[in-house]
Amino acid sequence: MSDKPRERKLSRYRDIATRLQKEIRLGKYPVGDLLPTETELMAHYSTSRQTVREALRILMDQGLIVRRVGLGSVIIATEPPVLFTHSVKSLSEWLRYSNETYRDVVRSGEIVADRDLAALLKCEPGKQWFLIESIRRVDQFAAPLGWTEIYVLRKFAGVVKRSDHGRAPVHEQIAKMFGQTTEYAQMEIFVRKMPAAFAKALQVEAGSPALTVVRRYYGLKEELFEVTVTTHPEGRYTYSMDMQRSLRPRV
Amino acid sequence: MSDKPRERKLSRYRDIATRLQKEIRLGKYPVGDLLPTETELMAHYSTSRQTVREALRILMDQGLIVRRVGLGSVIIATEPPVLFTHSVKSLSEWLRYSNETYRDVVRSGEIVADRDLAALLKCEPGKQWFLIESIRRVDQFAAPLGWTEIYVLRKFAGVVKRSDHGRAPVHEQIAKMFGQTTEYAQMEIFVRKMPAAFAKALQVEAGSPALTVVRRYYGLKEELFEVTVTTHPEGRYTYSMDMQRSLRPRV
DNA sequence: CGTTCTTATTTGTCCGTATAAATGGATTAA
DNA sequence: TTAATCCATTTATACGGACAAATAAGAACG
Repeated sequence: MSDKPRERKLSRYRDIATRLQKEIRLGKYPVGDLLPTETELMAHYSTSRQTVREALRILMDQGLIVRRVGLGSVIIATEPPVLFTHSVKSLSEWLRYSNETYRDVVRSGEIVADRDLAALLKCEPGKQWFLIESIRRVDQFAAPLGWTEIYVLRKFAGVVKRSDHGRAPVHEQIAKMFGQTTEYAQMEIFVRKMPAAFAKALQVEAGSPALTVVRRYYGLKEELFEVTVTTHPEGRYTYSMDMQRSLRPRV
Repeated sequence: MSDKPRERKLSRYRDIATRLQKEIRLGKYPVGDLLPTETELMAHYSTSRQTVREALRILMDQGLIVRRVGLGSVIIATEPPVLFTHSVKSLSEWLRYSNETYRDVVRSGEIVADRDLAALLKCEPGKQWFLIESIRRVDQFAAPLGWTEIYVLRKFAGVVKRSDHGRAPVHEQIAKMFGQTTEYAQMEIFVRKMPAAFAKALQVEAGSPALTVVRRYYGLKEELFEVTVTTHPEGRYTYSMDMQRSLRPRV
């Protein structure tokens, strides 16, 4: 019969949430103030506590209030904060290599961080690392994409023996083998002259423009457990990132 | 007296949520299957529906299930999808310049995108832009940080007349003057040889390593309305970004 | 004046119940 | 066979009540 006009009848708690949002936006409750208590809202809207709490949960999800036992609902913002978010499902997505690339291990072994290396890795000098050096390629004929130095804690040196070693990101391999999870990560991108040590392998001249990307992986208790340094010749790598405007980043 | 041993007694619904998470992770309920109904869980855990629903809300928030009326709780993942998020409150934070820097406008005027420029900006050739060229500095004595080309739609050319022109990001000025909001943004970073056109102004040699950052700002309907291209000599700029592991991105 | 204790307030957790709305499958009708 | 209808199931919404835990403010104490 009818074309389902979508009456869009709001549920009671959504309605209350909307009204409260409006009041907050219009300044009735400034930041730092308290919203009326659940009991007061129950009386004001002639509704049950359940309904009021559902409404307040919405405001909480939007980041407008925080609720604390014994205190009340504190206004922390008058507008849902607009964020630009860049989120990835894994850090390997973050590293925008396609799955077509792989690493050819050149050599590996232990190394002690001297002054310069410590500065690059942001670790204390004298720290002992296990270093894996490899060349990142699309295929064995094309010019390599870049030179990769992977520094991992010595206790994780076993990752080089994994069958998927050259394919999967090392921090994921460490997670699988040792249960070490990445809680925090940091990236730096800068330009420098191509170091002579990599120039020949990358088929460019030493001193030519090079893009260097440093990624630091931290576990629990902010323990730095892996650092990768990749160096790309001109024209072989572009870092790109998209950001979306969003009120609430979602999975 | 006691050192507050933090008994950490889990609330009933959190306990149930944890148990269900474990069962899901161990494969008792594969992706696509249904979790037991609320009624079944009430019976199984000898608890109320309220408590069961609170537990299921947690799983929902973690992205493990979706719940649908008349159907049930569908498993959509066996592990909480781990996200790494990088969120900023504004795009000017994204551009990691300190507030101490400013732009010195060198010249501005209209320009039509030729083939090369269109490729760089990712717009159609022949598109008309208003170009503002400037030098980014910390102070007038130190070597400049970089060269900035700002391409805006011709209708936004008026931004150069703003009093805060050299200080605030242009896309923010456009937002204030014209109400154009940024819904989506994109960034690319690559290395190239320093173009001769900027070399002298930046006090480096043409052909020396240069870091180029292209930022594209899109409004509603995916309309590209501003592109900035900044070119930095070696050692004067490092792009850095932090990412947090988070189940649910928060403000 | 400062400290400890008490108390009222407020949200967190949990229980019971009822009705509405959406879904999928079975049933019926064309 | 196909389309429409009915129905049991399931979650969404909403009501009622109770006690626990955290907080702030006042009271009592030194």
